[in-house]
Amino acid sequence: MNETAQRLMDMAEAHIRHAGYRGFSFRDLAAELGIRSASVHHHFPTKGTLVAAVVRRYGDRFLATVASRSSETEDDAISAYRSAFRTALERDGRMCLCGVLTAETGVLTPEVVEEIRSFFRRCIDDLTRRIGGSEAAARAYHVMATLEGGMMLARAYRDIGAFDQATASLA
Amino acid sequence: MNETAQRLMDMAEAHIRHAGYRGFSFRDLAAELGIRSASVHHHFPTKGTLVAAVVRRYGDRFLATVASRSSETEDDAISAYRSAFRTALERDGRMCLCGVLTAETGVLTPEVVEEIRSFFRRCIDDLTRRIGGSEAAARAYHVMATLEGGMMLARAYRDIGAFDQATASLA
DNA sequence: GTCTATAATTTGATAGAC
DNA sequence: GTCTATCAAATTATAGAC
Repeated sequence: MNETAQRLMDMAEAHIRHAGYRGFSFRDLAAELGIRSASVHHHFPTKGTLVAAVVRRYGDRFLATVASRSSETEDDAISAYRSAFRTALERDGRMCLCGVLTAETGVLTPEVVEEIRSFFRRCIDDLTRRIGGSEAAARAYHVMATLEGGMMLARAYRDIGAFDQATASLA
Repeated sequence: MNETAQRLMDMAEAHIRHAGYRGFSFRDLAAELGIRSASVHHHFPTKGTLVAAVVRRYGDRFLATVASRSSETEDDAISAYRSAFRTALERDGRMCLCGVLTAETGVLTPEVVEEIRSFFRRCIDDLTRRIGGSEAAARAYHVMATLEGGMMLARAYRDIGAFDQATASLA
């Protein structure tokens, strides 16, 4: 995976989080990079291949971030998830990449759909393990749902205060 | 607003909840109804006009449903919201129309964006009023976020059990 | 209210030269 | 790895006849 491919993935991720899967074309990416759309196809044969790779990388990075920012205790884990999502929201009003893509499930390729499911499963499994106890799974689902919905509300209101209010009771 | 316009709105809503704002074209709607796309433009001049009307009607119907299914008490209101969303999820795996559209904010017309914001505001204001007390607003944001995120998880997992787990602690 | 016809643009993807 | 050139299809929208 060379630098051009990395840049293409960066741009694709930004576009998706702004306007969804169909919020950009290969020509858009090519123009931003100063090349032609046929060259983009050299790095990623299809749009589905590109987006699946973007989702996988997003999940790897996200889980590494929350792991580095928290110990193994429950409150730390929830706070780490909350602040990781809040940072992107604060910086450019973006919600979770996978939250955005889930809305377009009906037109995504099977490989992209599977990568999205994998992201949520990895997060909820990680949270469940860290929370522990008999209600751990239900709490993990609750935390993840509230964070995703909180980002959605903040975006609709154009106000990060909506995220803060929605998630204040979590940790 | 005649019957053809109503049907066009029904079809548009179903398409959006399946694949987003760009998940259908005027030609798709026309073909389903056995007419031509130019005739769809007679009822709704632009796609933005159509979708704004669909969102407005969705909000009116949703608020009427939760009002009819609950008294003025707090637990009743939260349960009514929860079961109203759960019904559509159970029937055809669809999440909230406005939750879907929020993901595509970047390509929506201003009138559609404003209708979406209006939907969330109406819901949260209604919940806040019914919950009452000093923490009412924060609780209303929390409930709405958890329900929206719960629908998102259920869709990603293709399992309504995810919604149930995420929202079990609400009411 | 519906039609035919069409404009103007964009899209994902491919073939093959350099 | 990047290019030119191109394809086949789809999109939103409009003009004007019936």
